[in-house]
Amino acid sequence: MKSTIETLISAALAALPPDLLGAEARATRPEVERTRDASHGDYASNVAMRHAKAARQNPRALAEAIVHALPADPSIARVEIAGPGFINFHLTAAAYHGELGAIIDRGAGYGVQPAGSGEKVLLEFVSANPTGPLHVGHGRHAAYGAALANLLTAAGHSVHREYYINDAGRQVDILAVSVWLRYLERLGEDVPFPSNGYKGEYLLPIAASLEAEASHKLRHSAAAIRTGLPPDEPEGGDKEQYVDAIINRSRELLGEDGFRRIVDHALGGMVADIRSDLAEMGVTFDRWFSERSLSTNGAIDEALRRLEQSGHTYRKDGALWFRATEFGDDEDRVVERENGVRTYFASDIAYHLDKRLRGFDRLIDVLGADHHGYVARVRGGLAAMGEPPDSLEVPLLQLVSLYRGGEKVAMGKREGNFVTLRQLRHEVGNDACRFYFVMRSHDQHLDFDLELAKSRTTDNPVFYIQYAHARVASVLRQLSERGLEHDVVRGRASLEHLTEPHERRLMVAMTRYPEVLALAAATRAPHTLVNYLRELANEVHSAYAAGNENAAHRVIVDDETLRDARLALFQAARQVIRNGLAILGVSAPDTM
RNA sequence: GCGCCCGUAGCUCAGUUGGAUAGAGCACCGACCUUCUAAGUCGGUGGUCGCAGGUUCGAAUCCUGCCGGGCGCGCCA
Repeated sequence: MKSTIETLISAALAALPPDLLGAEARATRPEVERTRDASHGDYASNVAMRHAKAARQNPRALAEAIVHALPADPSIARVEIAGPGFINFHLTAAAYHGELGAIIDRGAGYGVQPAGSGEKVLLEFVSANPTGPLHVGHGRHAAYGAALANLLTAAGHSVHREYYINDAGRQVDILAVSVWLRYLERLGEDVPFPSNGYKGEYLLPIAASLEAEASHKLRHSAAAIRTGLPPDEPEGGDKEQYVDAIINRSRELLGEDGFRRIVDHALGGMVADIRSDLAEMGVTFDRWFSERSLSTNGAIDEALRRLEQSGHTYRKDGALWFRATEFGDDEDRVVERENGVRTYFASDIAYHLDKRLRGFDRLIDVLGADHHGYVARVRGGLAAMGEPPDSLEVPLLQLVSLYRGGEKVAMGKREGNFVTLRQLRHEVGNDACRFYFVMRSHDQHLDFDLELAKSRTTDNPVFYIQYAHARVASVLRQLSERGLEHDVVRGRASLEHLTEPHERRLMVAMTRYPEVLALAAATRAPHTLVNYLRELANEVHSAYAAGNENAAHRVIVDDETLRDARLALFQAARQVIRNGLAILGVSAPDTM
């Protein structure tokens, strides 16, 4: 509907004499938006005000000329000039009826742009370290990323979802040692657990499966492990030195192959846990990308080669530095240490180069707000390697706080009472989880109230929207219980019977859906869709409740044509709610 | 100190990339059940859009400077 207006205005602009309007003004796409106030019609455009200055015209006079040049169209009832020079379009009822028909025809595809009409997008999200279970904060990333992927797909982009597994570096060695020590514990070997190890119970089943798989083959005596180790922190030593010493000892005793076997087992266990956690939440990925693979397949070599060739590196103190300051970073960054080991940053730029080389136009990394410092750096890396830095886009998600009925839930790994994503999902359910995590703008700190998320009242927006869907389903059940049927063809042919103001408002609300979808995708803002669905649900409830005030306004009335028309209206509304909830990853139940 | 984000009703937040008289939900006051699910609907009270300048036909929105809050500034990952 919006594009119809845009086309009409463009045609009008093209028809104006050149001395009245320059070529530039003709070429720009006219801005058209829904009106806030119904008295201003359905759509409004500010083109006249936009171009008044360049055209040396009074905005209202220019608007006059534009309106005069507008081609006739059956969807336009009348056009008015208002205020400082707005052009207001009042649509005909037929225009809405046509759109309502489109909703019924296209069903789940309503509002969706043709696949492949947009960009090739690589969307990376969650990418939590595989050293512990996902917690509540990761839940926001999962819900946001999954909803954004759906939004972008609906907007016609081709979206590839990726999880970057940090399976390289010291943390992985610590993970492996932690699992090994739990394994040895099971076999009765008494080795004190490093204070810097991963102490969580989630490693116990992984240690158990290691025992089941390897039996005693990876066993070494406690004495052999402990002999000659420096003191751990509780004994007055340094916990970092201690854990490094025990990693080295493990390598000596197990050999590189044995140690690698434990690393792989531990990582495999953790990644499997994370993957199933996300899958239960309805969040899946097209690829789980291994950081380690970047060093084994030469991707890092290639990235560093590009940096050096383009002259953006130098040697200092034996290390290889990237001139990040040339690309707006605060300081230069080391990419290869004196000992030849590449830094995490080197993997990062290699990973992003790899994404580009795989042919993606747009790289979107969903990151926590605490990673913002990293954005300029990676962009700089891309630029230095000859890739467009703007191809990388990074929505930064703010923190999540949990509340239980107004009381803030203390969270912190130190207190040992941090809430896992699994616990949260089991307590409030997947629907509330998915919904609440995307309810607020991503750059807004999120307060997640557990009690509210569980409540089955109108304060709870997820129930409010689902209830609107269920109510329509209930009407359809009533219909068949009364032995009646919905004649779809007659309904579609009788839409002109929908003359009540609340029916009109409902049609207006549901036909906004494609515009909201496009906006939400373009601004990477699923919460826009959430707010819209709440408004649409309100119109559904309102139209439904009109039947309580006055039985003549019910859907199921004796007049068959009117009944079928109203059934078409409510069916369409239900379809749009269902489509919107699907994007968010929330179910649309028929009964509640 | 530098960088990023935020500041809108008593509370939690929207605000269609600069539009017309700034909106929801909660809370508070009131109206509507012989009901297609009242798990709902409708109305009312409530604002110096942090402050001060600037840009222009027009600013909550863009720019500058302050004030307040959050986060980040490793040859860790």
